[in-house]
Amino acid sequence: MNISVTLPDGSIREYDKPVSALAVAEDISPRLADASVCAELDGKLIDLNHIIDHDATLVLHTFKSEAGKETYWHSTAHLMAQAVKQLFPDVLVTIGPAIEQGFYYDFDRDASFTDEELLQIEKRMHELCAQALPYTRTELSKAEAIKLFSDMGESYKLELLDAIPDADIISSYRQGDFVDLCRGPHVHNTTKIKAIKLLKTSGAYWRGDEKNKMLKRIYGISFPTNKELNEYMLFLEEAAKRDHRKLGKDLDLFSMNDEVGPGLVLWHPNGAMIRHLIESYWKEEHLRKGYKLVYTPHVGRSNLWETSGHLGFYNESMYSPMEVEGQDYYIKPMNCPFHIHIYNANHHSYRELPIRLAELGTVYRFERSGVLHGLMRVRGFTQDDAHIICTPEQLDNEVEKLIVFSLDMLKHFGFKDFMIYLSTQPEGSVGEKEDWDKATNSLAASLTKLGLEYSVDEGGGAFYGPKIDIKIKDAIGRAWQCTTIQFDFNLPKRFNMQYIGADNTAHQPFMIHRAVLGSVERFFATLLEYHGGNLPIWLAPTQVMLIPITDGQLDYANELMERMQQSGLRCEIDPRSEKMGYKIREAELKKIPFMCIVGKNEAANGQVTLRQHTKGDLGTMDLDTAIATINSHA
RNA sequence: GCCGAUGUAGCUCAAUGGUAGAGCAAUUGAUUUGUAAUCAAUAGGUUGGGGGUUCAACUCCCUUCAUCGGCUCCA
Repeated sequence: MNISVTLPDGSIREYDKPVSALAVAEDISPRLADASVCAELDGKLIDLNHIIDHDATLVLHTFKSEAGKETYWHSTAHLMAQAVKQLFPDVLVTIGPAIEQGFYYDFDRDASFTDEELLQIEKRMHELCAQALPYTRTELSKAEAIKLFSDMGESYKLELLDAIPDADIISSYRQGDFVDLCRGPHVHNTTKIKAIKLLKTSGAYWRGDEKNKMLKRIYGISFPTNKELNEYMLFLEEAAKRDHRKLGKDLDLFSMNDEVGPGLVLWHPNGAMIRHLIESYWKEEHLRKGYKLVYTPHVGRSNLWETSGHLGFYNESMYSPMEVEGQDYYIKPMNCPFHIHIYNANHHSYRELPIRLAELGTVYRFERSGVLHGLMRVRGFTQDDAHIICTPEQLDNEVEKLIVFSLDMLKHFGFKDFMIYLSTQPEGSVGEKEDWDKATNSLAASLTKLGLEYSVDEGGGAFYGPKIDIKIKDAIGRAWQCTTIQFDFNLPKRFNMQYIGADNTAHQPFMIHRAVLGSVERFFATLLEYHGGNLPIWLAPTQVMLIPITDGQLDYANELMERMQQSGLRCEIDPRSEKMGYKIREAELKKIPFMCIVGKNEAANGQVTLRQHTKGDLGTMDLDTAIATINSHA
C-alpha cells in the first residue's frame, strides 16, 4: 500500500502505510509538528491525529492561520467547560464556539460567575493543561449520542441533538473526564494550550432568542505563548485610549448629560466644528454628484406614518405621539416619507429621472436602555440620508455610481478597510419576486463589476428590499455599519409614486434609500477612533496653536494669527504666562496638528518656528513657508 | 428590556461602619520663560437620586437613575 500526501508547496510525500497528519508534520520538521494545531485534508478540517489512509492533499494549520486560531480557541473553550464542570458540577453546558478574538462558552447556572471564580477556573484550566490530556474524537450514532448526554443530564446538548437528522453520524470529543458534542477539529492535547486569559462574563440568551432563558457566558482568549497574550492585553489597553468616549472628553468634543437624557448628544464647539467640516464636505460632494439638498420637518402627523406603514412595522422604535389641536404628531424616526412627499408634490417625467434628494436629517428612535453606546448608538442622530428615485433602466448605473461614491467618500476620510455585505430577500417581505431579483442582481453585479469582495447575508435584507451595507471597525475591532444602500419596494407603492414614461402612461419608479456615512454621530465616533484623535488636518478644529514665548511676542503673535486666518487656517493663540514647554505639552495633548513658536528671534526676523504634532521641531522659517508646509499636510 | 459590574471635586483616583483626601485642571498672585508640566495661595463635595438599618453610613440593605461590558435589536 502506498499513500502519497501532497503539500501546499506542491511537494509530495510517500508513505507505505496510513499515517497521521501529525506524523507528516513531524516528517517535515519537528518545529512544524509542534506549532501545528489542526490540518486540512482534501479541503476538510481534521484533527492532527486523524489517520490519512488515501492519496490526499494536506495543509497543516498553525495558530497563525484563521483555521488554526479557530481550532485553538475552540479547544480552549472545551478546556474551560471542563474546568467549570469540575468546579461547579451542577452547571449545565450549552455551546462554546471560537469567535473573532478568542472564544466563549455559555453555561446554565443561576448565579453569575464572579471575578474570583474566573481566576479559579483559569487556574484549573492551567492544571488540566499540565495533565497533558489528549483530545479524543469518537463517532457515534444519534441514538448513542442521546444516551450519552442524557446519562450526563446535559439537557441543552439533547436539544442540539434534536435538530440533527437521525441518520447522521455525530462526533464527540473527550479530554479527561469531559465530553462534549462537537464537530471538531481540536488540538490533540491540552498541553498545546499555553497562555489563557478569561476576560469577561455576561448574560446571553439560549440560542440568541430573548424569549429563552438567559445563560451565563464567559469570554476568554488563549495563545501559544505568554508573549502573544501580553501583546494582546497591551492591544486592548491601547485600544481603550482610542475609545471615542475618552477622546470626546479629553478633546472636549461632546458630552451626554443625565438631565438632558440618555442617548442625546451635546456637541461642544470643538466637536461641532469637526461635524461642520464633515457636513460641509458632504454637501459639496453631493451637489457635485447631482443630488438636490432638501430640508424637512422633525415631526409629522399620524396619517403620514400610517401611510408609510411605520406605525405598523416600526412602532417599537418610535416615540409616543404628541397631541396638537386634537391631532397626533410623531417625531420622525426616518426621513423617507418627507422626501417622498417632496417628489410627489410635482408630476415627473421619465426625462427628469433620476431624482436624488439629500438631507442631513435628524431622526429620533427609541433604543432600549441597554443598547446605548457612546455616539455609536444613540436616540437622536442625524442620517446623511438621500433617496434616489429612478426608472428600472437606470438602476444598474445608479447603484454602481453609488458604491463608488460611498467608497470614495469613506476613503477621503482616511478609511482603508471595509467590510461589504449584500443582504437578500427575507421571509415575509413585500414586493414582487421579480423586482427583488432584479434589484439584488443589480447590487451584486455592481459589486462584482467594481471588483469588490463582499459577503452575502442570505435573507438579511429589510422586508421592503435588498441592501448593501459597508461596515468599518472601531478601536477594538467591533464592526459598525456606516454606508447602507437599500431598495424600497414598499414606500413607492404606499405613497403611489409615479412618473410618466416615454409611453405616456404612469409608472412606479424604483426607490433607493441610502446613507453613506450612516449617521453623523456614529461616523464621527468611528472616524475619531480610527485616527486615534489625530484627525487629518482638514478636520482638526484648531489647526495651528501660536505659542509666544513671552508676553513680549503677543503683538507679533496676534499679527501672525490674523495672517494665518486670512489664509484660511484655523488658528489660536495661547497667551498665558506659562513656560513654552507647558504650552507645547498642552497643544500636544489636545492633538493640535501644528504649533508655531515665536520668541524674540522670530519676532525680530519676521519668522516662526514650526512644530508638528507628535513629530517635533520643523525649524525656523518665514510665515509663507510655514503656511505652505502646513497646507501640504492637508 | 435581560445578565453582570460601576457611580466620591471639572478630570484621574484614595478613604476597617467613626471629622471625605491627593494629583492635575480652575481662580488669584508672583514669574517672562526656547521645544511635552515654574512656584505659592485660594476655592471647589448633601459621596448619582430616594428610602432604610445604626449612637454613627462613601462604606451595610432596598429602590431608582445613569454609565460600562455583553445578549437581543440597530445608523
